[in-house]
Amino acid sequence: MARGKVQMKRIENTVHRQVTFCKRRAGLLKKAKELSVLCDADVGIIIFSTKGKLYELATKGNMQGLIERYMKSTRAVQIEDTGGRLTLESEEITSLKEEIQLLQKGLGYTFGGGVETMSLDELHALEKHLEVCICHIRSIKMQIMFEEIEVLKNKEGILKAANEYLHGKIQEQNGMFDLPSPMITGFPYPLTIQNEIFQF
Amino acid sequence: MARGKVQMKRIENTVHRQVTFCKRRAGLLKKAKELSVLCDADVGIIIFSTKGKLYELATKGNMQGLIERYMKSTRAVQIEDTGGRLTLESEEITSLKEEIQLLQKGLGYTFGGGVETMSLDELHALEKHLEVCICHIRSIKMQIMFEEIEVLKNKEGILKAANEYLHGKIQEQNGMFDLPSPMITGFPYPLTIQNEIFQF
DNA sequence: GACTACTTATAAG
DNA sequence: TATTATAAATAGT
Repeated sequence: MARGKVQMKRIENTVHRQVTFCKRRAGLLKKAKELSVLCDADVGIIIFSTKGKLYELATKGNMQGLIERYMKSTRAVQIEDTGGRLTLESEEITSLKEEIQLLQKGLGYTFGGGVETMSLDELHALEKHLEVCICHIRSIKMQIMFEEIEVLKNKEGILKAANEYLHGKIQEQNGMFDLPSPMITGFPYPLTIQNEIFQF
Repeated sequence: MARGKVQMKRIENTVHRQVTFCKRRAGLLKKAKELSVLCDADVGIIIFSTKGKLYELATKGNMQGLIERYMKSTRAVQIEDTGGRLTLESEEITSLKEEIQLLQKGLGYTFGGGVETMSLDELHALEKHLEVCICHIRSIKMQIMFEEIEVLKNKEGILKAANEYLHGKIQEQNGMFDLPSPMITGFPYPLTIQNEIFQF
């Protein structure tokens, strides 16, 4: 910020980097204190240097309290996001990953250029694109689930038929005690159906 | 810092304080990012506004990870009560949410060219709202379909059991032709199971 | 650390 | 919001 614009990338010279780290760290902490005082905000900063040394600031109370408050706040937001219904976290992860995939696809595929330079029209197009992506993924998922339902319905039908057949056979055989009838040997149908059933 | 030196005390005018909070908050986060990039540091910032609204930044990875690192570094008591897996998952969730925030920010940023009647905030809020709606609807649909699958799976199990029972009975009765055995009358089980089946 | 010459942040309009 | 005059931060010394 002085005597030459600085490139926003890692400073390779170690000494230079360390000096800048000291200066800017001090500046950052000062700014944080000012923000806290001027605007009555609770600010916490945690800094780990390249070597892993810790620097911290908590403008009100201690860092532990701030972190606890943060945890509570974050959890509250999570619960709010799911509309009050507690969802399994793994479900939430899947959902979030999908969302990211969609956004990244939309950002990467449709517009190679930076998002910063996008016009309203371009953003509009991107929005449409995202919608299409959502629909696509959703339809694929739906299709998979419909297929599973179909398979299960088929299974149900086959089992019901087998059940009916077997039931009939029992009644038939039961009747043989009263009215002797031609000998029935082998039970091809049930076995056939059984095979069908167990192939699933 | 401009047009008059600022007194380092709480700004009493609410509007003025809020404006300053927004500006300085943005400035602080920018500075933090710069520090992180230039000096290869890991920086985390947590800000609670007067009203308790949370603003956060974690320059590398996620806040959860940074907090855990902080805990370790300060040799504070590790929070174990959430269990290993759950902790991992909530870490992942936080990370993913941050990613989404970034992507959404990318989408939202260049909307500044005061177009139409809606402001950026309004559009952003609308976007969030629509997303929440979509998620909500999707989860409800999924839940219904999962339930249907469960019901069908149950049906399958019951039918299979009935089938097996009937098959056993047939073989039993079939055996009676070779080895006369006590009379079997009534077939309570199949009927009972049938009733169960048809209640669906 | 202290010293500038610059850039950056931002208070006020 | 966008602008602008000015205070602050800071890169190089």
